[in-house]
Parts: sequence; structure tokens; C-alpha cells
Amino acid sequence: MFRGSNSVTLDARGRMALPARFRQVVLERFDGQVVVTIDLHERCLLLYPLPEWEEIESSLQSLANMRPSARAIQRLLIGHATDVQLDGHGRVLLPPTLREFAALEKRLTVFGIGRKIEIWSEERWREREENSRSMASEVTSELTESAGLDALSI
Amino acid sequence: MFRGSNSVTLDARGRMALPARFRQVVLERFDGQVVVTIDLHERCLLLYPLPEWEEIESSLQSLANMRPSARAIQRLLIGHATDVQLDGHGRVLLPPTLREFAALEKRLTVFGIGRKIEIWSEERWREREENSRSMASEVTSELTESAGLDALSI
DNA sequence: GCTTGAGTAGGAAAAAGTGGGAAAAAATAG
DNA sequence: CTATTTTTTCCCACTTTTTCCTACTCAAGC
Repeated sequence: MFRGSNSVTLDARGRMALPARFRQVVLERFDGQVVVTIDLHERCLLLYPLPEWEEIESSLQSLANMRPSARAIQRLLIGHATDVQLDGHGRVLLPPTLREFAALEKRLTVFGIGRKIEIWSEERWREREENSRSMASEVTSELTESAGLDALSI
Repeated sequence: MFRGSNSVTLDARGRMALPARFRQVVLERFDGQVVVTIDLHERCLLLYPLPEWEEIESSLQSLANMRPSARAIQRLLIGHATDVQLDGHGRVLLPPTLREFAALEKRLTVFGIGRKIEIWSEERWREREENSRSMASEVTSELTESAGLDALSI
């Protein structure tokens, strides 16, 4: 559904233009309704079309409610998930709490990754990129043997 | 029902503005009637629409009354549950005991999480955030296998 | 070159959030 | 049981944020 990366700017009011090819999908198939939340492992934001998010949310809701760990994950994911409607120019207004969480400044990097879109502070992404690469390297060696990634010719 | 986070201020009189999108739900669907109580595991407050709370309360009541642990839970949750009515500006007045319990000061962080709203001291949340993240990570590894959260692409 | 669409910026109005005066109600003291 | 103080409630006023709209810049394509 989504793929590719873009560099965009966050304006003074906290608005971010969704890159056109993402925007088109979001408007046509999802009526411009998306949900933005935080990522569990990285300091970046995740943007989902509303129906996609609702699937995730309902599976999170069904976790055993007494377990502190289940509540922690709900607090993080559902507790940060904000409904956003694209404005007339296909932009999303990112709420202050989320901007702070991901340390977003003027320059952002946006990745389309399947059903979700990742939103990074450009600076933070630069810092983490090398880390992502080395993590990826570790895993490919495992995968090449077991899951046959070679057959996928990555 | 509720989702997303907000940063709000607790004023000198102990009032807190319920973020607009929560307020709207509470006013339209529940006539502005909510119940605030404490959380069992964290030093934060929980806010429920009255009917939601009543369900919880009655299921707490029906716990085996002889077990000391059941009575402890009843004492904590029901014993701290306070009825609150939104004022004309959509604010709730948080009772002193509850403010003290959660160490609430001027800056608060509010999370909408399904049927409840969590109210944190901003400072305390910052301290606990990392902990929540690591707890969440424990769970994701389980979930990835069993419930197929991976397939949901969180 | 002009037109088109994407991305960016910002004015103006509306809505949300905040603070505090003053009356009413409740708690406490004498 | 009344007097005093504190807390709560009901307002109004102010500030900030969000929304709606207009418009500029830049690059690509005809």
C-alpha cells in the first residue's frame, strides 16, 4: 500500500504535508482519516489509515486487562493514538505530545512501509540509520539460512 | 471510545480541562457525568464515564467478599471513586486526596485508553515512560508469536 | 513561456484551554 | 448554633491553538 521515503517540513503550527502518493491513497480509499501514534521501539511516529488502526486497536483491547504489561502497551499505543483528518491541502496536524515524543523539528523524513507510514525527525533518523543498518545485517545472516531470504534475493 | 494523549494544566483550584475530543464524548453520551478513582498499579488517576464505572463497580462488588485481597481491591478502587460533574467549561475538579495520591502538580498528561482516561503528573509520567516501554517490549515478543501482532504490523 | 500540481507559509475566525472574581455551599471553630 | 474560613460553583475575560482559506514558490511538463 505505502512505500518509499520523502523529506518534508513541519511548519510552525505543527502541520506536515503528506507526500502526494500517500495522500492520494489516504484520500481516495480512507476518506482522509488517519491515526497517528508512537512507535514502541523507536522515537518515531506511526501513521495508519483509520480502519487499519482500528484492527490493531481492537486486538490490543482484547489483551488481559489486569496485566501491567498489557496495560503498558495499551497506554503507549492506544494512549498516544490521535485521530487526524487531512486538511484541504492534504496535511496532518501533529499534536504537541507526539511532536515532542519524536523530537520533531523543521525537517522530517517520512517512510511508507506497507500499511503504515513512519514519521521521523530527519536528524534523529540520521543518527539511527547506521544502527538500523547494522541491526539489519545481523538478522539477514539468520534469515538467509532459516527462512530462505536468499530465495527472495534481497 | 477514547484514544490519544494531551498535555493540560491543573489550575490552582484543582481543576483540569478535559481535552475537547474526550469532553465531547462525555457530554453527549454520558451527560457530563464521570467517576475518578485511583489506579491499582501506577500512581495515576483513572476517569470513567459513570455508566462504565458502574459496570466495573458491580463486578468488583461481586468478588468473593471474604477474600482479603478482594476487599483490598474494593477498598482501593471503590473507596477512592469520586463522582464528578463537568463544569460549564468542560473541566473536572479533582478532589485533594486523589491529587495527592497521583502527586499531581501544575502540568498533567492525559491518555485516552479505550473506556477509560488516565491522568498523570507530567513529571511522573516522564519517569515511568521508559518503564512502560520495557514492559511493553516483553509483551510484544509473546504477542508476535501468539496473537500475530506482527501480522497487524505494529 | 505558461500551466499544473506539489509543497510551504501565514492571515483571520473559531474553538480550546487557562485564570480568576464573586456568590453559594460546605467545613471548621468557638 | 452561630461565626469564620475554606471549598466549590457559576460566571466572565484573556491567551493559545486549531481550522479554514488564500496565496506564494518551485519544479516538471506541455
